[in-house]
Amino acid sequence: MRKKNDRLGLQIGDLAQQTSVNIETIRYYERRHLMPEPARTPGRRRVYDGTHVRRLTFIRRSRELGFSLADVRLLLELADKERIDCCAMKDMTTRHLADIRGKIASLRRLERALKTMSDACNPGDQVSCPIFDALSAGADTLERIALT
Amino acid sequence: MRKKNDRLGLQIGDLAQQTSVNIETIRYYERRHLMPEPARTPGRRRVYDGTHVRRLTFIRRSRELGFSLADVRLLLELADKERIDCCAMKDMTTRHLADIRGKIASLRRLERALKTMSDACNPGDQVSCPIFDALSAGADTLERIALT
DNA sequence: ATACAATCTGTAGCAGCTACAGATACAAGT
DNA sequence: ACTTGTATCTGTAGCTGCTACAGATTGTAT
Repeated sequence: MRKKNDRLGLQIGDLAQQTSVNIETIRYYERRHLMPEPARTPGRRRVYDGTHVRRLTFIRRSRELGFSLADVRLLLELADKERIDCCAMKDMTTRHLADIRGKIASLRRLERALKTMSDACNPGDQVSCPIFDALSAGADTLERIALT
Repeated sequence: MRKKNDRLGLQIGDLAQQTSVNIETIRYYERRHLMPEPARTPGRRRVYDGTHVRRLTFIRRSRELGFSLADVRLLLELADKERIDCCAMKDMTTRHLADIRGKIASLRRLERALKTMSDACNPGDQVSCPIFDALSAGADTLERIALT
């Protein structure tokens, strides 16, 4: 009988620990075909090795950098080629970068609108609530506020 | 018989148009109790009036400013008081503002990491792909990249 | 033998919509 | 009266990216 310390591969819990990815998430990635179906023990438990650790690490990093799972799938394909397709990877990265910058820009617009609204509100000396007014107002009003 | 132009209220399509909110979304808000159940025609069609237009506009503005539906629900409650609770509204706004700023900060970290990765990649003169390396690397490496 | 941990599958939930399908309702034209 | 065409109705399923169960096994230690 085999003991835990002379086993041949990693169980899902070990993989989870080594990569800091949730067990449920690992199984989820398998269902979504981001991770391959691993070997199994006779008792149908998943058995992983170093290739899985590397692949899952790659996935986690990509996710941390904000890539969607669809993008991660593409990146994995590019990385899996015999000659890694560096150009395409760079392309995806710059595209994603542009996307992030767009999000930053729109969050900054939000930030300004919220700050303006908040600053306009000095509870106590007002009869009406400027925040309420802003939220009730038509688009033009809000834009006026946002552009102040 | 009543013609379309002498009707007493708005149908859901009219409300959608006036507020630029999708019909399906209006019904969704009703299910989530953000919008009240409206009156109905004998044929069970929803009938709206000015109060609905104002409420839905308020919801839309709030959503555009990034408030969650849960927050919108709270804001609506505050706005519905006989004396609008301006302090609480300001409180929620500043809280939300802090949230947005947090998001901006974390997107900026992403931005820098992506830019660094992208800049490191000059396809052609490289043997390995720096983007691949970064995505494969452990957390420390990525942080080193991000902090460059 | 028994307790306990780890894993298994399958399903449902979260936000915030959006998109159907199939059934009615209603206004207008002939 | 009949047909056409649009608007609306309900109910359900899909999207992203997980996360959280329940209830059944498996594996290990005592």
